[in-house]
Amino acid sequence: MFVSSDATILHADLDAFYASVEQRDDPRLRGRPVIVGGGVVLAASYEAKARGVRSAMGGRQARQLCPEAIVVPPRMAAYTAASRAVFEIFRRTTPLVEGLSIDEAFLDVGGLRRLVGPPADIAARLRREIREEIGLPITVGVARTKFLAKVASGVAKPDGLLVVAPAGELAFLHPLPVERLWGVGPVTATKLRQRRIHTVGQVARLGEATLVSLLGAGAGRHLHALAHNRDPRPVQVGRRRGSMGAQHALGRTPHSPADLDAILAGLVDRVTRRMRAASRSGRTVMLRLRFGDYTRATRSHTLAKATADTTPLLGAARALLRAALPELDRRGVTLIGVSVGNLDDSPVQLPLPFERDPGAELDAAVDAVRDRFGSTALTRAVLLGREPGVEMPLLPD
DNA sequence: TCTGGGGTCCTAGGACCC
DNA sequence: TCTGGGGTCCTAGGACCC
Repeated sequence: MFVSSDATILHADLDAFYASVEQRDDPRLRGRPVIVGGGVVLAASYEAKARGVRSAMGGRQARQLCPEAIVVPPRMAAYTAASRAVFEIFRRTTPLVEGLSIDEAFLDVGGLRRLVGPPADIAARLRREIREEIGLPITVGVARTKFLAKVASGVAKPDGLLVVAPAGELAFLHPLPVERLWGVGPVTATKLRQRRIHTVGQVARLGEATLVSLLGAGAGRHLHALAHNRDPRPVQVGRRRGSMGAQHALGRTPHSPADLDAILAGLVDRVTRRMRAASRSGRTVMLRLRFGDYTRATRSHTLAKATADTTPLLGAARALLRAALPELDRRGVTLIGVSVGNLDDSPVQLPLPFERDPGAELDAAVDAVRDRFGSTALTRAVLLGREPGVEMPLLPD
């Protein structure tokens, strides 16, 4: 695979994305600490981050750290629209765009030097256009490899631009803490720290064999390569996801098997709806569980044939759930999730499920959830997830 | 730190096939 | 008859990312 000898890969990463959209759309929020999400922090503005608020933090703790923060509910539709607009500017800049998530992407601008200019100029213009046209701050890292471009944007945040010239790669990389390496999370960082390894440079000097014995073959070789800035992966256009899922946290209150079944049905319906909208079908149903002690487990089943039809996928999910019920009974369940993997790309033609009358099963499902949650509106929210404006799903018999 | 909702990739054992 | 080597698929778990 061709790898440019020049720094031509951009990693573009929107800053505090959800919170920035909220500040853009409501002038009263600008310059103030903003937290998106209630029970748990989905995103925090930089004013809130300065006070120690982090995403995935519990809402109560966040409010203790920053009592004057303004907490706003998430508006996923607004974030999706903003993301689409930003990605249009990405693709206007270069056709070689690889999206990583709703708010970040790699761009390869290696072929544009003669036509448009050097990568640093392209990155600066990209930032300016997104600021002017979409109204959002974005940080861009520029380097010779994907990995280093991502590290560069992480270092340059927020609202920054950082170009790592090929001659200065290791001088930039080696003083950084190991946590900056892509793939080093809490577990790996702890293992390294126990060996008094704190910087990327120390990892680089360790030798591959030592890293492999410490972290296993895959992670060891991966880390060794990254510490020497070896990353041959090209920017890939049109990558499609390999699985689609939905999950629902339950809290600590006990749930009857009927409750769980109703929630499961809602989750499967949501996932298959999205699969049909994306023309994807899948073969492997995975049931994801979290227990009372917050340990996790998965159970999966693979069908003979890929489908996006609710009936067979829900049937498989139900069988997995039934088999797990005794364990859930013993340990308690705090989260239930379903995902469908082994997705293939074949277009899906299915009769619309909306034409059917609501069956007795749906009524039973609604009743079970309503008993638990009280209001019909909340029941709909539970069964539908959080997608607003979606009609009540009609579940198969 | 008492914890959402979406994903990716890797490892490893067992079944099964040639 | 007591035993090779290699490959793929399925299942489950774990670490990590945003």
